[in-house]
Amino acid sequence: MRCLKDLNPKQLEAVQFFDRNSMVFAGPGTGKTRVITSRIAYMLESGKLPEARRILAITFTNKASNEMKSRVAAFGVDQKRVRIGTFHNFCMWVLKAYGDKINLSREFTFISSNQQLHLLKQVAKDANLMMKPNDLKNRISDLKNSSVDFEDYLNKTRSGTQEFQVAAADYQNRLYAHKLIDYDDAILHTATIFKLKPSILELYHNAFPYILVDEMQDTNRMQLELIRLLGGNAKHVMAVADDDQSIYGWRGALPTVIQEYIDLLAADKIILNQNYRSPQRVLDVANRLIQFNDGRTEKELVGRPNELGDDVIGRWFDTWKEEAEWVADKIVELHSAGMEYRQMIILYRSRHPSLKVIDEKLLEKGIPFQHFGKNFQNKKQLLSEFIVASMKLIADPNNEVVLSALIYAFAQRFELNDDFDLYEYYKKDSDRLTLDRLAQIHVEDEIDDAVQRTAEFCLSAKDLKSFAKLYDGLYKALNIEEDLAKYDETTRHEEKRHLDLMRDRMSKSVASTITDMLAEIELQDDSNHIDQRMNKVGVSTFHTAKGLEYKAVFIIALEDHFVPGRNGGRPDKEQEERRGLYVAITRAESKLFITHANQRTDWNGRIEAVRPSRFIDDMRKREVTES
DNA sequence: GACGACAGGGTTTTT
DNA sequence: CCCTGTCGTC
Repeated sequence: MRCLKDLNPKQLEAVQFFDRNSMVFAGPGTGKTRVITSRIAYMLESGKLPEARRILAITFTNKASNEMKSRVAAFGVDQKRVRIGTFHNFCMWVLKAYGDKINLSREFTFISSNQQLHLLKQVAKDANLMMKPNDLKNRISDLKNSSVDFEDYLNKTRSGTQEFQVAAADYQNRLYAHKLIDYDDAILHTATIFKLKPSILELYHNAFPYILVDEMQDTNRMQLELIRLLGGNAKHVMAVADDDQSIYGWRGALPTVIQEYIDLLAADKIILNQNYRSPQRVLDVANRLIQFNDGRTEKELVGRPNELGDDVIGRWFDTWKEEAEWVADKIVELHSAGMEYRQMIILYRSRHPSLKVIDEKLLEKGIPFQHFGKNFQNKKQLLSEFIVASMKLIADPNNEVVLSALIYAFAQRFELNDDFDLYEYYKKDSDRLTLDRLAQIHVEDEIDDAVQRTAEFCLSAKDLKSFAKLYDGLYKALNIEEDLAKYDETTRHEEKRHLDLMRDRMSKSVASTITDMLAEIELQDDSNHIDQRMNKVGVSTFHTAKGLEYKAVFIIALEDHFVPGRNGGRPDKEQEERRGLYVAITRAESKLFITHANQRTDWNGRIEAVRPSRFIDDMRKREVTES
């Protein structure tokens, strides 16, 4: 069969395993996406999938979901017979269909993180809770992520103070009253429906007899419960995971979830350790490092035969400046030898002031580079947020939470003092603030003007049929162009790209209502998408580089309190830190460079003596050439 | 309650 | 450095 061609024995086993639920342990570069797509193709070609049934493939990130979609398409698979999506995308779909069973409005949309913070601020204030909005948000999210359904979550909130319980309940009530859900609710509500209404779950069992889960190590307890429910008794769930690449423990994705999956679903283990990405010398370093972790599933990575590769180079410097200088020189050297800038990446554990020197040296040597992740401005997405919030108001003009979030966004945009309550200011002595009222305010300044014009547009836009026209209208009414002009070049470019992408998605959406379209759009945020067309050296954290691969990888600042990070000294955290470094190492397709310095500047710019990372000893063997 | 002086502490990020 | 939070003073 065509779809089984070129698979190694272990991959073949994974593709054709149907006796029980399974957990495929896929080390880095072992072709896990290949296995998933081949399995999908195999189920269709072999007729294993009954007519009129579909395969459900769930990923955690949009990036992984898009990747899987295009790989499956490249295989020539009939797209109609497989549903590929993120956890949230799948749950949204279920909730749009059956949310009414738990009294969730069909009209729900997702609360944005700005809106959420704003709401939590109010909620905390009303409950007399002395907690920062962000802490409250994380606390609620942690509790949800470790819960198996909504009742379980409510029970867990009882561990908090009286004030916390009040705030948490109030938060949930206000979301409910304003047809909003947060990201965690999407999963929790779905699991709750499946538990309360077994007949609905049954429909999904029928529709999707086979289930695939990607990157299970990034999954938390709440998501595991959803998978367990969807799997039912069919024993046809296959999850793919790498416990050694589990680096998101702080948001509930602990390696223990993998073991829980195996226990709960009585899953068989299949191990993929044939690596197709890195030379053996790189793999040796990775293997040696990771074996110091406890409780892992052993999967010593084996490279392609006869591809020992170059020595892994370890270089230790006196100062952070020499380190950066050396890295930059090496990049120049590789580039003159024909390696493209885009094939190289510099990796570090966390942002730290002393890493500025990397930028300086790269600039000095005329090397184009690109930072990955959100290290630019936090203003990002503020502009698109206006558009989304305004559209929600067009669809639901009486939604006060959305309205207050929009006003709050205006306050942010015009950099008003945090103490000044713009919402109260507009509300004045009336009971509640409405769009009508805002449309009639007496215009005294720039802010009034912007708010008034937006309100006016929202009220008049009901008849606009096309999403793109709505977008264009808001773009004008909100004066987006003017705001863009205020930004510096990089931010403007980023914002514009984000806005254009949003417009594009809106115009392509086949949703029948604004709210449905928005729910879709809000799940497709790829503002941190890396533009590979730009031929630039990457500069990234270990985390952001996960899943990517580069010809040359530079791992810098390998010092204690850096790798492992400041809190990583604790034994439990140390293992996750080690996995982070393992992820970094296994990005290398050809050359790997590891560096540290003896001196680095601290937050005050003062020179500080630093110690080499304890992990260097773990990796050290003849493969690391020292000097 | 408003303001300035001081101390303390700063990860990783998706949906 | 830069953003918090706290404490003292007016």
